[in-house]
Amino acid sequence: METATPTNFLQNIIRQDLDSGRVREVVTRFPPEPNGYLHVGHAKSISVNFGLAESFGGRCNLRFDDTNPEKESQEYIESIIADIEWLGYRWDGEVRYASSYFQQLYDWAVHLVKEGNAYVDDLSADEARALRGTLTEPGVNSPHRERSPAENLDLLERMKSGEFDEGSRVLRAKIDMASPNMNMRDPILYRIRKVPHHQTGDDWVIYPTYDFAHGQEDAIEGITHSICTLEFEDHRPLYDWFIEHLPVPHKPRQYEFGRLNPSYTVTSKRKLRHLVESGVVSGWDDPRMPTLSGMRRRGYTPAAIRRFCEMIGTTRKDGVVDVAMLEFAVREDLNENARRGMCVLDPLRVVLTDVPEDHLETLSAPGHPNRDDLGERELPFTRELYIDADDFREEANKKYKRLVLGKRVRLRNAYVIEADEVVKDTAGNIVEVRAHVVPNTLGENPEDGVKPKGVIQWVSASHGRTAQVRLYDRLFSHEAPDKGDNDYLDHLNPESLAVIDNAWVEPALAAAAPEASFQFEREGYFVADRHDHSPERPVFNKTIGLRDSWNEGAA
RNA sequence: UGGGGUGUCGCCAAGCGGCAAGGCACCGGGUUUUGAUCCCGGCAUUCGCAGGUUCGAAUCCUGCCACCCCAGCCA
Repeated sequence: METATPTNFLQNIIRQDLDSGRVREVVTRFPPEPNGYLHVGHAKSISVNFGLAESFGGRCNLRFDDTNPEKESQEYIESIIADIEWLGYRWDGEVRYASSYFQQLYDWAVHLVKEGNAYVDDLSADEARALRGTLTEPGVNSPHRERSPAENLDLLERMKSGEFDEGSRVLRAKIDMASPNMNMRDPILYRIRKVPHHQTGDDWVIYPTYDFAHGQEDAIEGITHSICTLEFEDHRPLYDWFIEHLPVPHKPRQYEFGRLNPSYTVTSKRKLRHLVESGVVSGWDDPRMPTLSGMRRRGYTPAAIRRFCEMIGTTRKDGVVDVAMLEFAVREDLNENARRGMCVLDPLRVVLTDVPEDHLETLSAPGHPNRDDLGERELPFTRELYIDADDFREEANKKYKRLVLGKRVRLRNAYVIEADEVVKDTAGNIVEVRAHVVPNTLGENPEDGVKPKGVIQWVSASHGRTAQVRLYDRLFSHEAPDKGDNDYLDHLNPESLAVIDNAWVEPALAAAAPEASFQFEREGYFVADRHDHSPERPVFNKTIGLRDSWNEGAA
């Protein structure tokens, strides 16, 4: 029997709306402001909005909420579009812009003015703040609150025509300065900003605020369920007030869900920007960043991110989600779909003394242990090989299942070998292991019955390729780097990046396409860097390690 | 000290008056040419706390407590 997929509160609401006939179809929207790069938190919102539309056979729009030209740019628009496409979602129709509704929004502002529901205020920002009251004290009416509709209309038109300076006047809704909800204390609808807009150029010098724009944008587009995060909950009465007082073509409703806060990271735009600008990371797409472009470069897959968003559910509760869940989703997808390969991160030379100098044997290994469709790869087997320095010890207890002097180990996809001798430099460091091949052990156990205890990866010293491997770890060493009194910069993990320039990989890996993911057996999942990798100079980023139940301390 | 929210296992999360799903993490055991995967088993007598209603409550009522959001001409 199938495990019943639990429904979340939004699905329940939509189901009811559909059943009751309140709406005929579901129309949602993902409305980013183009003022930064998308991060894992946006992935949740994208998943919720696109996912809901998809599961109910509806539509989801992509709309840039570009009402504040000062912070926005075309660069962000492009990165956001690329990220959403990468995640695999497809929006309905063309990309939309709040800015293309500016005239309609202005007409509606005029409507409010004519109805006596909005007025032009001459107060400065400081003066307005002083009269707004506090959380516990009511505000005081502006002295300009009772201007006539005619006077307000005249003033509004002059604001629009550019007659007034920035900050000298605003248009406000006439609601209630004593409301316990701060958003209802005569909120600002328009402010003067004499800066060019990335979409409308110099057409406008007044711009609508989020509150005056968002609900009406939803109304214009026929959005049925306008889904946002919890901090907008207090704005809903205002959202509804505009819909009530304006001749809008449609009445959308707003619903809120709890933001996603993964552990061991920060998602505030300001903090992410600081990490980039201060050089803590290499850019917005640094593999340690929680941005979609960062996760992409890290090797996280769209499927894994989508799966993660489904796993954590959608509720009205704010909480911290253990990144281990994201990492699980990544491993789950990669384990299933990534080809296998062998990579030696810390090379230790092994000379097989019974193999001739010019011996070259081409072994074959499966691309994936249980997926024939992923093909095979060729492994050159030669007299000199590299194994990982961690996989050899002169002596060890029985828990150590790798190569030990005088003992045997299986070379993955190849023969069993037995270590005979250790070569050290003058400082006493092990520089080479001399061993011999146990006969007839390709795909077979040793005929003498002495089975190797473990299996290790290896690469031909003469036919393998060197590669740069970047080992990434969590950027922060604290579960909640910016919670409470924490200064997130105090919790940066100093070991979040280690670069290995002389790793050895099997030849097939050098030919990998950029962004191809692999499991380097016994090491973890790695991705060919989308920018720096080339067959001539292989570069791999560590996506995530394998789950590891080996307790090193015990050995 | 105003208003709006949220409190179910370490984390996420079902549950909507009939006697606590599931996932992550963790801990055992089995299989294994990856100490991976896979498989099997364990993991809340209890649902923020205290009362009350009821044959019966995590689910209803009352009162507390904790945490989050709101005083941008940001979104």
